[in-house]
Amino acid sequence: MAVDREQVLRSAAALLTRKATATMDEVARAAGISRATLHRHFAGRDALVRALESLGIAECEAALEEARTDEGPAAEAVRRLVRAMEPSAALLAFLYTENQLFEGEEQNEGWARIDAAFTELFRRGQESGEFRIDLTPAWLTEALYGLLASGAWAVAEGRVARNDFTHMIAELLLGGALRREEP
Amino acid sequence: MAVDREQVLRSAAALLTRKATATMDEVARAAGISRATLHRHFAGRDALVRALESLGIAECEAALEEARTDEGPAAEAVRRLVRAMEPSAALLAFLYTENQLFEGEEQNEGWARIDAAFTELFRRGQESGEFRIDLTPAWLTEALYGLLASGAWAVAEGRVARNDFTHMIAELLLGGALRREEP
DNA sequence: CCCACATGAGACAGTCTTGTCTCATTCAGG
DNA sequence: CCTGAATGAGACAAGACTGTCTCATGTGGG
Repeated sequence: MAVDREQVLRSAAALLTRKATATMDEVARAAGISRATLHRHFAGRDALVRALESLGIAECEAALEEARTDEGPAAEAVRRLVRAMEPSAALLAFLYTENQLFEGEEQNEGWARIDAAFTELFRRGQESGEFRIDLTPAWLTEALYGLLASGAWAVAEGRVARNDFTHMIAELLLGGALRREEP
Repeated sequence: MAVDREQVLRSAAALLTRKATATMDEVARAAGISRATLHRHFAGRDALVRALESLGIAECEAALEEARTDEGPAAEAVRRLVRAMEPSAALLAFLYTENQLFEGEEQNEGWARIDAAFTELFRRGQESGEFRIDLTPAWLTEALYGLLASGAWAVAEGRVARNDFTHMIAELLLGGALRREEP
């Protein structure tokens, strides 16, 4: 009887990732509930997107926690981080493009904390000598978001195998396309 | 008097990149013309997007031509390609996300040719031993689109300097974040 | 100078989406 | 079994956007 708010958000995220302009009615159907019930739980489309944003922020923070990005070699930390974020990639892909629409409005402060943590990880890698210094931490953070989104879409459309997701993203971000010289 | 169709498409691309849901009225105002005139030149929103898609395809093909991707080392070809695509990055960023909406509809065949050329470039790099083989050409192609879009947004929001655009994208795609051992 | 043509401004109906409301139904717990 | 709360279905008005139309303007070419 009682609607599972979490499950509604999950299916909404899955749908909106595929079709960002889906109507409230489509979101409701995707969640297997009526539009009226959807409105009872989320005051409107804005509230729904805000709730998805909160969910995304919470998952990112959980991933940061789980990956322990301040421990060990930065490269390994990045790999752990990508692996921890994989389940959230589709949601982040939606939020990443949705954020482009928030023209003037200030964005949720949660993102600032997450961006700071990402940036700090890349900065730490540069300081330790692991990472090159000609690519700014801000750009590496941006690229991580972009690659996660690209990866989520590529998987959704069958262009990349789901099992390769973590490897493709982490290794491209870390090592790039060029072949390494054998040591 | 006569409206410059090209200039209208340019300003539409610039606006839609920032705000993908802009109305026909906003697009018209951004181009400095009335909504009626915009409708006289593009039958509707669909036609406008199609025209933008054609423009994007034409620019990609021009960039491929200019970069001569079948000549010289693959890595250098990728650098030339990114440099040639830089002016189109914002438009591509819009089309990249817009394509996510074309659920069922078949996509323009032009993209297939462009994807094929990109993929062939990465495949050539793998064959020559320049590129690693654990990242598939399809994923590298996807990542190139994603990084171009991320770069365009990062520049638009001031998180990356416009002058660094080409370097940031090409070098991340090729070399990744890890520092190379000195030879 | 004059005319044809492109444009701007605005009106208009049609459609889609939203947000709210009502009412009947169903389900769980007492 | 009974009651209350949550849900589904549907109606409804309001608003936004679209696509089309008309009419006045003014501008460039003949």
